[in-house]
Amino acid sequence: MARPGTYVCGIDAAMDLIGGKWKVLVLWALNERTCRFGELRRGLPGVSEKVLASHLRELEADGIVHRELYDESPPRVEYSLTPLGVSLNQALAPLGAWGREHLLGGDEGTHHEVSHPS
Amino acid sequence: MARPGTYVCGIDAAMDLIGGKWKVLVLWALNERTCRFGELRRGLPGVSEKVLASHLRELEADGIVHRELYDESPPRVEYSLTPLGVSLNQALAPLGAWGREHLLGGDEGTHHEVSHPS
DNA sequence: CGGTATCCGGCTCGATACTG
DNA sequence: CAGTATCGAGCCGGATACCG
Repeated sequence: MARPGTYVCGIDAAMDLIGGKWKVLVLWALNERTCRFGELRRGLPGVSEKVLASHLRELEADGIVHRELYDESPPRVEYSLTPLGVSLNQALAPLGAWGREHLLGGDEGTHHEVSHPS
Repeated sequence: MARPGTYVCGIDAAMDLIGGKWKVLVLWALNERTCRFGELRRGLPGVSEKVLASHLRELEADGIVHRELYDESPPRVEYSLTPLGVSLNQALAPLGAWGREHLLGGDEGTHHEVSHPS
């Protein structure tokens, strides 16, 4: 999470927000569409409920994701990116492209597109 | 470190390379100039020798930094970025800009410039 | 100077069980 | 369904001591 005043440059500040083991994957999933808790969980094989919940709470506290509670029965919660989250994803795009090109061999992940509203 | 085959997109692959607590700071320092071990250590307040050494070894194994050993007395080692490391730093630049803008308040870290060969 | 070896503490992460 | 509570394991990172 964000710890104002402890950073020496913007990069490590940003790294702190997305440093959780599953956070970039959450951002990645949410970039495509709004998701409910269970969808997110199923989309992230191996994550536990506790860790996913805590990551979501941190991302929410940092203003990256929006949590919409529908007080129905059965209860329903939907997670989506805030405008800040969208901009973060855009800032992450070059890093993702770099990773695909240099680490994944060039085209294994190309089905994913972050939104570029330029 | 890199673990081929375990990633779902380029971003988490890249995150794995730079996920160490001090790695982006090492990249940041090395982006400006070649450094010796001691310089790096002094430039990263709080890092221990062991952790810095292990980070450097991982970054070297991943092809991000180059280690040049001068077999003199006293022994001397110089670390620098490989071309891949330079390209990684460039891919990190937008994230750094995002962090400065949204997390540091806009201009606290502007004394640092990653190379933008545009 | 530039490391490596060893030990250890804390925090992150995960499994399970339980609640509204 | 969408969490919270509790417990425990493992890994990351730090201090110290030692070596070429």
